[in-house]
Amino acid sequence: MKIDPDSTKDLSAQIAEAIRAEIVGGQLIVDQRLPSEAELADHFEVSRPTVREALKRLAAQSLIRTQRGATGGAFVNRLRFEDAYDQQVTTASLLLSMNAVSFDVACEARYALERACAPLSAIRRTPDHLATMRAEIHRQGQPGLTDEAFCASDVTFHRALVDGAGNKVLSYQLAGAVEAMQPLMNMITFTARSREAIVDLHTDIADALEAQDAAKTDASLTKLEAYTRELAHSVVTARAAAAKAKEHKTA
Amino acid sequence: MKIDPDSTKDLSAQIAEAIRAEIVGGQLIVDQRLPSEAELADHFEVSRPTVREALKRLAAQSLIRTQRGATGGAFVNRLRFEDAYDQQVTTASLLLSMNAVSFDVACEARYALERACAPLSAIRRTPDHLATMRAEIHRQGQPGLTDEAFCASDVTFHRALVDGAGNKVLSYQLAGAVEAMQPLMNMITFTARSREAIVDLHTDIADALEAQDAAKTDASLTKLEAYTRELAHSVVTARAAAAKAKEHKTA
DNA sequence: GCCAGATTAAATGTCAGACATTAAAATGCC
DNA sequence: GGCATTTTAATGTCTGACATTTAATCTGGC
Repeated sequence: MKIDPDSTKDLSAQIAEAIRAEIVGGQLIVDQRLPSEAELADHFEVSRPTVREALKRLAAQSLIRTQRGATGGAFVNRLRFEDAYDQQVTTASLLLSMNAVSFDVACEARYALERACAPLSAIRRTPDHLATMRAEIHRQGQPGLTDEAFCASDVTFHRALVDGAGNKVLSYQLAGAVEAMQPLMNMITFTARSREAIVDLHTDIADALEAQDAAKTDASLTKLEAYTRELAHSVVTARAAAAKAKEHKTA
Repeated sequence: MKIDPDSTKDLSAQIAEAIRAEIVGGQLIVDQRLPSEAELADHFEVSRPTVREALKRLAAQSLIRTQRGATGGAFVNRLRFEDAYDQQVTTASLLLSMNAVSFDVACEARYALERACAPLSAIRRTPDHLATMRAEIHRQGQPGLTDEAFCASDVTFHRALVDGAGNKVLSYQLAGAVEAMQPLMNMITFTARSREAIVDLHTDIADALEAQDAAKTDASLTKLEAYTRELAHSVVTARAAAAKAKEHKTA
C-alpha cells in the first residue's frame, strides 16, 4: 500500500484516501480483511488513533465494516443498493435544501427522470407494482389524511412506478430525486379539490401502465408535472399576497 | 442536542448520527459552528478521541468542515454540487463493480436517463455545449487514440449533452450514471470501424440538438444505445469463443 | 473419544493526559 | 496609528493503558 508524502491535509484524510484508492482500484476486494489498526499504524508510521479516524471515515461511506473479537478487524464492504439509497437520499435532500434549488428545477428533474422510467415500466411492471399503486391511490382518496401522509403515499406511488422498470440501477438513481422532493412537496397544502385532481392523474398513470401504453404514461406524467408546478406556484403567490397584505396593514 | 441511550453501536457512530440528524433536520444551519471537541466530549460524556471519530465520519460525508486555530472548530458545510458529484461517481462505480451489474442493465439505465435530458437539452443547449460536443467528436475521429482516451472523450461528450439541459439537479443525478459506466465501456475494444460508427451517431445527436429537434435526438440516442450494446455483446461472445477454443486446445 | 465449560488471545472500542501546530485576537512598543 | 509580539483557543497527533468482544484453544469429566 502506498505511503503519503508531506501534504497539507490531515494524516487521517490521506490514509483514508490511500485505502479508498485501493478499494476503488480493485487491489482490495470485497470481504478482504485490512491489516489490523496496529499494523496500519506501523505501516503508515502514525499512531493508532490517527488510523482509527481514517477507518471511521471509510466506515461512514460504507466502504468498510468492522468486527470486534479475535478474528475481527476491518473488512472491505460490499456496497449494497439499500445502503447507497440512503446515502443518496440524504445527499440529494441536503443539496436541495442548502443550495436554494427552486421547486421548479427540482420538479422538472424529477419528472424528467420518471418519464425516463415510463417506457420500461410500461413493459415490465408486475401485478405487484400495479397493486401497490392502486393501494396508494385508494389511500390518497381517504379523507382526513394529513398533508405529510399524503406526500408519503405519493412517494410510495412513484417509487412503485420507478421500480416497475425492473432496473436496479435506475431505481437507485431515482431514489434521491423522488424522495428528496418530499420536503419541498410538504410545503404545499393540498386542498380536497387538488387531491382529487392528483388522484385522477395517478389513476391515469396506473391505467396506462396496466395497459402497457408508454405514450399515455408519458403524457399523464407530463400533466401531473404541470399540475404539481401549478399548485406550487399558487402557494408561492398566495404567500406573497399574504405578506403584502400584512405589510400594508402594519404600514 | 439529544443524547444516546445504551445501544449496540459504537459511541462515535451514535454521536455522528445525532449530529447528522441536527444538520439534516435544520437545527444546525450552514456555516454554523459546532461546539468544540472538548465541549462535545463533555456533553455526550465521552472522551475527545471518540468525539473526533464521530466528527471524522461527518467530514467524510462533507457534512462538516474543520478549521484549526483560535476561531477554529467544526462548521456545518454547505454541500456543493461538485462534492456531491464525486461521491456519486464513486458510489455508482462501486455499486456496479461490486454487485455484478450486467453491462446491459447499466447501459439501459444510462441511456434511459440521457433520453430524459434530451428534450430539455434540445431547447436549452448553448453554443458552448454544442462546441464541446463538436470538439469531442473531432477528437474521437483522430487515429492513434487509445481506447481509454476514446472512452474519456465519450464521457465528456455525454456530459455536455446532459449539462445542456440546464438543470443542475439533473446534471448531478446523471454524473454517476454516465461516469460509472466508463470502466465497463473500457472493456470494449473499439475498432476503427466501430469508432467511425459511433462518431457518426454522435454527429447525428449534435446535429439534432443544434436543430433543437428533440425527437431526432431521442431517436439517435436509441440507435447509439443499440449499437453500444451490440458492440459489448460481440466482445462477450468473442471472449467466450476464445475461452472455448483454449479449453479445447488444452483438453 | 467426545463434549461442555473455562481460559486465552487478538482484535476493536474507549479513555486520560500530554504535546504540537495553527491562526486569530489581544497586547505592547515606537 | 501601525507594526511586531505574545497570548489564547482550537484542532491535530502521540503514548499508553484498560475494557470489551469474540473465536479459538485448552481442560476436565464422562
